[in-house]
Amino acid sequence: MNSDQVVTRFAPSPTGYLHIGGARTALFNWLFARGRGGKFLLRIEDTDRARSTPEATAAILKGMDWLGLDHDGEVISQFDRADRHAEVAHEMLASGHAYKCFATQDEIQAFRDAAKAEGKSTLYRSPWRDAAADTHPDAPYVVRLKAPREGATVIKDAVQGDVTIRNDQLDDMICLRSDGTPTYMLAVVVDDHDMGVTHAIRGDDHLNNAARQMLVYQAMGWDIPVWAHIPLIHGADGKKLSKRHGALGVEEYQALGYPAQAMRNYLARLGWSHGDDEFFSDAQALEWFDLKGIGKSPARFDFKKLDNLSGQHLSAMEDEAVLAAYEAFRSVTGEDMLHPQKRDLLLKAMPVLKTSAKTFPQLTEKARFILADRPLERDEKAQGALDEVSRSILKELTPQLQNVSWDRNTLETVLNDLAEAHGTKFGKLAAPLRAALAGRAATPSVFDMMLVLGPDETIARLKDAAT
RNA sequence: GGCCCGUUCGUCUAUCGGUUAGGACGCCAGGUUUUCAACCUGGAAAGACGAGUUCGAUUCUCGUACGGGCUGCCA
Repeated sequence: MNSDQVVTRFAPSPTGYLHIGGARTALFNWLFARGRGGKFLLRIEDTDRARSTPEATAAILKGMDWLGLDHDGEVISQFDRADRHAEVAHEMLASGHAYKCFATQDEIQAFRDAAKAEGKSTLYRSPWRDAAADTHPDAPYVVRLKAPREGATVIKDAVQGDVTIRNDQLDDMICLRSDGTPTYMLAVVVDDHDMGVTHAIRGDDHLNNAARQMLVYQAMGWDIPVWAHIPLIHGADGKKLSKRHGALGVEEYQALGYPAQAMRNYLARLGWSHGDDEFFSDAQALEWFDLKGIGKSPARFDFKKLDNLSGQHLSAMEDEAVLAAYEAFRSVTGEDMLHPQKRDLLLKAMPVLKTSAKTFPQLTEKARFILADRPLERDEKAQGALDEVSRSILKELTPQLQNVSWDRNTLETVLNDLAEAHGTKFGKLAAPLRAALAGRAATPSVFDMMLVLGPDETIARLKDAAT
């Protein structure tokens, strides 16, 4: 095994869906590891039994899967490793780096309330820190880390630079709860160490915690991984991302009809940059991604830009790939499976469809002339285009199309000639043709539709509209 | 309250002391056109504020303001 190998991890807590901010954190870790031939691990931080649910774990896995963020090895449950965490806590107890604290939660709460009321620091100083063992009562206790009170702790962060926190700001964090279960603060350190994590890219809500976690590394004599604390994503109003901003879970973006590679591109670009590159492939992201390019300030989520990127990716994707992703989208949103025949037509029309749609719902709209069956339901605008005059022209057109060779040039000639015969331009004919072929006023090019539909279906639809 | 972090066009960002402060999305105008979209051309649009260091600050330092985070026997 190569000791230089990069190992990253994504460590969400299973209390809900995969949050969009979490997805970006996962993406950064994935890009960093995969781009360097390293490993990307997944650990579920489920030590809070009251809030963790298997449904949430499943939702996170699903979200990761959709985003294409594959992890190495088994999914690790932090809760399953509780014994190991306790073992480390007891080691620190034995080595004098930790101590038993018998203060009850009520006592501590009372202290905090009083401190707050007086406007004083709410940092709790346990009276048990230096208590002799023979004074210990026979009562439940928590294991606290004995943090230094002098000097300062410097967090070396790959994004934030050196962050110095005075030790008198640190409390003696709890490692083991009074019921013997480990806290996140301890577990995260033990797990990262045991899993061989070399780089931990995580939200900057953990930046302050890093100082206390560092003490555990020091107490155990372990190497500290490279930390990179990335700023959180904010909503469009600059406030913390919350439910009122709409889409929060990645599965919502899937349901909104964004292809996964567009999501990866957009998310990567949110808070990270590689010069002026905006639109890029996964291969390029993998090659370019580094910690240096990560910005320090929080970014806001912008759907307009996502839309644009999404459109560019759709255009650049292979026809089959777009179709496959589109089918997955349809199944997620509960739409019918595509009939093989319609699938073929969609594939045939894909070069046109994919370049004019930004999202899958838009693609559905553009593909309406394929998806809808005769007799077509027409909206008001389409119906309006089929006035008396137009219908008579369509009636005149049908026989002319009967035996022509079905290619673009011929069709253009026929329609242009017809328009000329009526002393008008083709543009005038286009509206009723759209209405006849798609039942809508906004559609792909008339010729594109005719070519995809073929002569029989085209003529049948024209006849439907003419009567 | 204490501590920590952040602040360049509306948004995402580039800039490693010297630039007409660049790009992208969006927006506006024009063009193309067979509707919508797409596409092409052009345009408006930014260094939070105040000091200091320097020949010279968006860039370095300090302060202020604003925003965010932490301050849990949550993660």
